Amino acid sequence: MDRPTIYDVATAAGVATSTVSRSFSTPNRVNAETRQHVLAVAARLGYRPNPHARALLSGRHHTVAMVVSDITNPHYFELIRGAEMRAKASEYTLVLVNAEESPRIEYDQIQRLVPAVDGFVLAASRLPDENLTQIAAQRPTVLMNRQVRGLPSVVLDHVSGCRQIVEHLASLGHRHLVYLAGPENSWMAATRWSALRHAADALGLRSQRIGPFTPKVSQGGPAADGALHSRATAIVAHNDLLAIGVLQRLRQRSVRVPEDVSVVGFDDIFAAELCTPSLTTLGGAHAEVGRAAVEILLQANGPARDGADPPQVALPTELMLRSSTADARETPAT
Amino acid sequence: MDRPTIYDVATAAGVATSTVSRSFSTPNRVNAETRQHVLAVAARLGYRPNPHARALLSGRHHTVAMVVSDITNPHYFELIRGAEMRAKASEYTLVLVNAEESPRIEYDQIQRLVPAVDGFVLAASRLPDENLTQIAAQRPTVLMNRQVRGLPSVVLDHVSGCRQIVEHLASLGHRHLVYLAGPENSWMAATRWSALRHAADALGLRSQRIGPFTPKVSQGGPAADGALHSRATAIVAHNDLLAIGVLQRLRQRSVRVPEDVSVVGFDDIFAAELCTPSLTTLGGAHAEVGRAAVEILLQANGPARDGADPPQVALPTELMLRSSTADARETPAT
DNA sequence: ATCTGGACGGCAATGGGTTGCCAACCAGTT
DNA sequence: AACTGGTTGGCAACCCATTGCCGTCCAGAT
Repeated sequence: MDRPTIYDVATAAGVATSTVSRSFSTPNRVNAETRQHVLAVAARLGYRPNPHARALLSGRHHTVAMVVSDITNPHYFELIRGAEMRAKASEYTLVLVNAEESPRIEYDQIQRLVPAVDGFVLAASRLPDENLTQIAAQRPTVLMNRQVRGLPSVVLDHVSGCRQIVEHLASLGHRHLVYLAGPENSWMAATRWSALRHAADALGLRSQRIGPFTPKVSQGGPAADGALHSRATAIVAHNDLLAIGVLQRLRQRSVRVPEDVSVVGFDDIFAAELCTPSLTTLGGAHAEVGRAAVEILLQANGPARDGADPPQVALPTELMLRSSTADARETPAT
Repeated sequence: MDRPTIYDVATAAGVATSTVSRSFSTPNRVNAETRQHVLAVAARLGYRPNPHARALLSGRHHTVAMVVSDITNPHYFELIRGAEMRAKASEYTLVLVNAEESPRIEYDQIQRLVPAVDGFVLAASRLPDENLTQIAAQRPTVLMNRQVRGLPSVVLDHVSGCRQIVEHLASLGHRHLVYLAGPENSWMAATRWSALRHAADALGLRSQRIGPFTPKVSQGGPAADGALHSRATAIVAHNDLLAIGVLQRLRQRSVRVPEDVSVVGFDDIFAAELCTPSLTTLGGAHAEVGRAAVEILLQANGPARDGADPPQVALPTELMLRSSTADARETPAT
């Protein structure tokens, strides 16, 4: 007993296949009574449309692909979660792809999926702007935590967030901060540094950047050593993983946090409030970023919004004050 | 300029579409020279096969669906990671579905995907055995952290793992443990309790179970209170999230860990070694579970392994000794 | 010179829906 | 009674790759 097709339903209901098809996809092209009858028969037979057959001609797949630059990072889980839930709510299927921090893998995977999905949400893409624009020309594309002129995007507002961080540090008497930069081709890393620097300038703090570092716990060692060498009193790490690695290294070197130096992270991952000392970090509704990105994508598949600029959403951030930041020491640790 | 089809390639190469198709899928049905030529032309045109058209007739989709009972739990992300990587290695696409702990959602989503995927990997499925068997009859299915007679599965060996836990506790002088149970329909919860009880019996420890609890941090409050009420000296929580919640509640109630009670978790999530005190927990190569499950699934699509019993893999666990377990107190805390 | 069989390429049906176009029908106008 | 326009259902082409089957060709055997 094979899965029934539209033909089986049509025969059983005594109508043409087109009527069956329209009963599902174009309800108002068919008489209400006829439709009811068809749907009843379909339900009785246990009919379910074959998504491939549907996609082949119509081009609509009811599928979106989410590409993540590094699935290892727990921060992305929240994005994935938000995206998955939003997709499911509209009966869309979410395809998950890990780019392993490699632009080449990212690009190849996307090209492979182009004919199979309705659109892409790219989380912290490592691809250059031109590639993104080109991909967006093939399929609707929404960026997460990345902005490119002319493309829709959802980001957490890091400009405001970085200002919050610097104001917080300044209010504690810090005069010199060091930013432990993320990967070279990370838009986020560039944005954070630029925002930190401007905020620091505005408030008269000295700021410097070292790195880049791969944002993992394991990189915390060299990052912490570099930060101490800079003699800054406040360390702003590219993300929480790196910050946690820094905390571990500082403890190892008997540098006290927050007494000797303050440490700030980004992302507010689950572990940030559990580590010792608990980590001051810039949080935000990450799941909401995922949700919003898919939302925009689904709208892009709907009525054309010609001319209108693509939406560039910036969601608010909030600085989670915890125990890793405190008054600046007079003399920074060495 | 639309994406080129097999027809465009055929025309450009001066052959029939069937030759083009065979150049890709049945290399030895076509002359080597012809094939080279076709591939060259295809590459020049930037041809990529349309997966839907391919799936429609051949039935092979190069896609596997992974269904997760609760995407919120960081533990699953390791499974997802492993599964994603293994799928990508074989150029398979991974579809991710969250069942939100609801058997009904889980079942519906699976049925929706049946015609679109080559098989399922189900992580900690909450469905009853009959449903799983029925699904497996429709598409190859591999279970993760769940075992059902006659179905392939990959689990961490919790029988041995629970024995390790109990032996560890016994060696510290504990005589009474309490298990904070997970969800009612969780196979894992039943397995853990059964294994703990047997190991406890064998070593002459008293064991009891309370719950069920939803395994989240927020449930740690009631769980901890119940555990204290039991007057056991050792608490074994269904997973690390619950254990972390328990630690928080115990601190709030000024019960010292590990001096007054010992706490053990399961999963060894990232946060387990960062919380205070760091958590003794049963770890294992979770990503490997995901990897192995997809591996088995892909093999199932290959040569038929008739008669042979479906593989039931049990991967080793390891007890991560940290600071939340220590010698039992003479008199348990109240 | 004829036969045999393997290698190779092409024709056309196939899978399961979707949709443009046409025809039938009906009610309401004039 | 003839005409108009809107609603509804059916026919058949279409999407794109796969594959069963057949025909051609050529080398080697007899």
